[in-house]
Amino acid sequence: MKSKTDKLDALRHSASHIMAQAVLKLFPGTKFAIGPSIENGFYYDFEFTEKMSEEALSGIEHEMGRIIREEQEFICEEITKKEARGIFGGQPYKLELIDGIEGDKVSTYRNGDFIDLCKGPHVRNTSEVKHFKLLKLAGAYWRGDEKNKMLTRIYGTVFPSEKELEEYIRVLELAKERDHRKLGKEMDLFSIHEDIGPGLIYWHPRGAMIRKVIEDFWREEHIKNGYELLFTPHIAKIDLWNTSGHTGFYKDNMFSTMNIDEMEYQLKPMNCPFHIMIYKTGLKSYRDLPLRWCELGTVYRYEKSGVLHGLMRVRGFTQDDAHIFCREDQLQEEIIKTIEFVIFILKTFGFEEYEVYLSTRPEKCVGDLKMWEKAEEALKKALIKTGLVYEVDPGEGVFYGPKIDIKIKDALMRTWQCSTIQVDFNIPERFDMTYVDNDGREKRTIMIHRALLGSLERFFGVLLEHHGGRFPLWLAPVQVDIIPIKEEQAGYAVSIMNKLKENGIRARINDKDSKLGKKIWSSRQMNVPYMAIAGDKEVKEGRISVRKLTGGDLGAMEIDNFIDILKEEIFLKK
RNA sequence: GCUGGGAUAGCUCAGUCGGUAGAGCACAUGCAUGGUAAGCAUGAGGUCGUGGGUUCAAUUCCCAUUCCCAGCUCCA
Repeated sequence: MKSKTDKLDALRHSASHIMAQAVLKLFPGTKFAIGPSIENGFYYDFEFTEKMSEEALSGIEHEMGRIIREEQEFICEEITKKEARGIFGGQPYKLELIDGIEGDKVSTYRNGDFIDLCKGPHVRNTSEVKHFKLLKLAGAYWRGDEKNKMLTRIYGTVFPSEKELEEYIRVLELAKERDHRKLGKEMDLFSIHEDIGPGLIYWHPRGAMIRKVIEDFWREEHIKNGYELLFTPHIAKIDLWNTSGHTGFYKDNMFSTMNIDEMEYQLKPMNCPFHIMIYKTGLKSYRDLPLRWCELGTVYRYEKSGVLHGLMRVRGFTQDDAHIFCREDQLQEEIIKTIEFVIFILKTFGFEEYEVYLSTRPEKCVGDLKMWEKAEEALKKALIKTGLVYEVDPGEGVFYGPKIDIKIKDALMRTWQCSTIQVDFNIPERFDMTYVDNDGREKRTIMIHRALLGSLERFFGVLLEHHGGRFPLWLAPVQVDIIPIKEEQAGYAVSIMNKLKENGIRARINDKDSKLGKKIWSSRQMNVPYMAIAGDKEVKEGRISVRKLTGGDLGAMEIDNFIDILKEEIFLKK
């Protein structure tokens, strides 16, 4: 397994060299920076002397083809830094890289007339790079730092076989097809009004229905799992945010304050301080803990204009937030329970695969080191106990504590950050949160912040793309479209609809179009899971003809029989 | 925020090398009364993102601005 990915990496890395070689040939004077292999391909960053456009890509591809046909060998050479500086004299980015390398030798790879500073490995010969394609052009900062110069990045991909390349391009097209912004419009689920406020979501009736089903399920399961529900305001005086530390460490992400009665108020970017206020309304005994308080809390965060993206990255969103207040001896168990709860919820929504990350203390943070270590240790232990495979993401924690992030893998194997579990020793300190222990002394409360779905907006977007708009029956906003063939069956259609509604099924009559074929087509366009078709024959027999979006014609059946099928499928949440 | 591209009817898009614009779908009306993936006809719809400039004349050219898209950086 490992060697296979290494081989693919070498192939992609080699392709990036060939691309750089082609670019330098076609555009002399271009400075080249770095060109690694990445998850689905490779890129190379350049500083061009003139403006580049995507039209240039096919020319570069052509030149690459020529290099490949020349069957140039990749040759590794160890040279001294001094020699390297000579070779890359006109290449400032390479010189900077050489300076950053330890020791006084560097390795280079040469093929044909092209040489690059590179630790390899590569394939043996350019002819091995057969099935490649350049994909797009984009800006990228030198060394990924926004203070640095912006370079031009060319993305490409290469696979060992034509079949795999085609498959990858097919997945890219599929992803475009099921883009949640496209489906959201087509299925009339939500909208964003750029002129009225970018990054703010309007849920239409069908989208709102899905959200309602998600929320109902979420609340029910939380209550079952020992949580209690909260509702808190959307604004608070700035003092609260000074205490929590947000004005210091989260300022860039907050909307500006508003002045009310000479006082500064702040729109909330997080829910935690509000939950803490509730905690502090009374003395808590060690017997009260753990307290598990959850809220579908809407928060507003300022996001830079360029990062907004449909439902995935917005400025106003509802977190499925909860805070668990507990004693130190309860911490481990609570984290484990939370992890298990996350997995259960995600599985129910059809997500079976995850990537788990443990993010540790960032540079900008509050609290002392010991507390951070304690918190990181607690998360790590819990992960080990649950047996989940995880990776450490150093420095990626939140300013008040480390976290476990669970990223969902969707149907197209893309990952999405949704769930997060954060241990926090710091904010309880800042708010002086305590409980009275069994020895009568006050002890510091520990807090876990967690969101399972992350934000309802993002989760909905992921869910939409994961299912490609074909929601499982329990989530579908309209579960059954009733299609009368002629106007004479209108009354019968209404009676069927009422019967379904009485049984808690979301049914609608589709009689807008004139032809049966068109009605079926339009129901399919909206991804309605079931159609119940009624014509003369069905009315006479007191039945309906059932058609399934994913299963074709199921034939005629009694309405009660149909209801049983629907109820079973809804119950199973499949 | 940065780099590049873009903004034309409700949606998807075409177009005018400067003389105020068009298609398909959707919508409305009429015809058709249809049996399992798009019936036919007619009609209504746009100060061509916003503000300024050049010009006899700007949707088109120039500048600014807002927003969108692909990335970068950042993130639920």
